[in-house]
Amino acid sequence: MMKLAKNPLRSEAELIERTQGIEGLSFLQLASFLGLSLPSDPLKRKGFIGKAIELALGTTAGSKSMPDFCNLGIELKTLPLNHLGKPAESTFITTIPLLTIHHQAWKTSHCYAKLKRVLWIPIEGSNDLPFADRRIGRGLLWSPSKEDEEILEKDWVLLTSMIATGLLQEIDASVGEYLQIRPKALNGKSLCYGFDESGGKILTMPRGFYLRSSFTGKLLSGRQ
DNA sequence: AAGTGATCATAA
DNA sequence: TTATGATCACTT
Repeated sequence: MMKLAKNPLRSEAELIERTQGIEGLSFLQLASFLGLSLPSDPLKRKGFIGKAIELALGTTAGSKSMPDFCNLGIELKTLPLNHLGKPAESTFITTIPLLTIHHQAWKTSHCYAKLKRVLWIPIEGSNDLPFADRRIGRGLLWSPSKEDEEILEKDWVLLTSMIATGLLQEIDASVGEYLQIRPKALNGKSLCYGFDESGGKILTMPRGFYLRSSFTGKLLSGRQ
């Protein structure tokens, strides 16, 4: 039976234990345990289960730019799967401070901090299933392999150097093997500052790093 | 069906 | 506006 997580986690083992406590629950069951009601409007459900699972597992980062379980350095991500058991969506990692990203290095980047250790929670993501009936799968505590890390770093270095040198407008979602950059905004009218080719500031769309679903699919099928 | 661009909700 | 949580919707 699931318990509400109120105390900070002390170990990965404890996190796994809590994760097992929500495995197999439907979205409706999880919401009931938490005393929440499910949003009826599909457009208002985005992120709902992610937040609910955070509540259930007791994350500590809040809205800070840190992994969800701060003291353990673990990031929590839900991973919606389609009817074939493959990721239905890319995975958002972090927003990109376009004017200051060049001050970061891969190993000290926000992106790496969130990718070096991830608790993946697969969830049923097919729109054929009623939202309330979709279930939570078995969590996977994961770190990138050496090969994964090399490719992630290569992507990150390429993408951030394009941002820093004013090639923002050349970046679309097709750039990057595992990582990609896509808009991350309230809507098309949202703007923030970035650099142009001559180092001047331009108004542009806020962006974020995402993991391609081909990559998350690979990591998921690699579990034992 | 997959990939890319656009958008929804909420807190501080 | 920033961050958090993502999925929707259109194009290919």
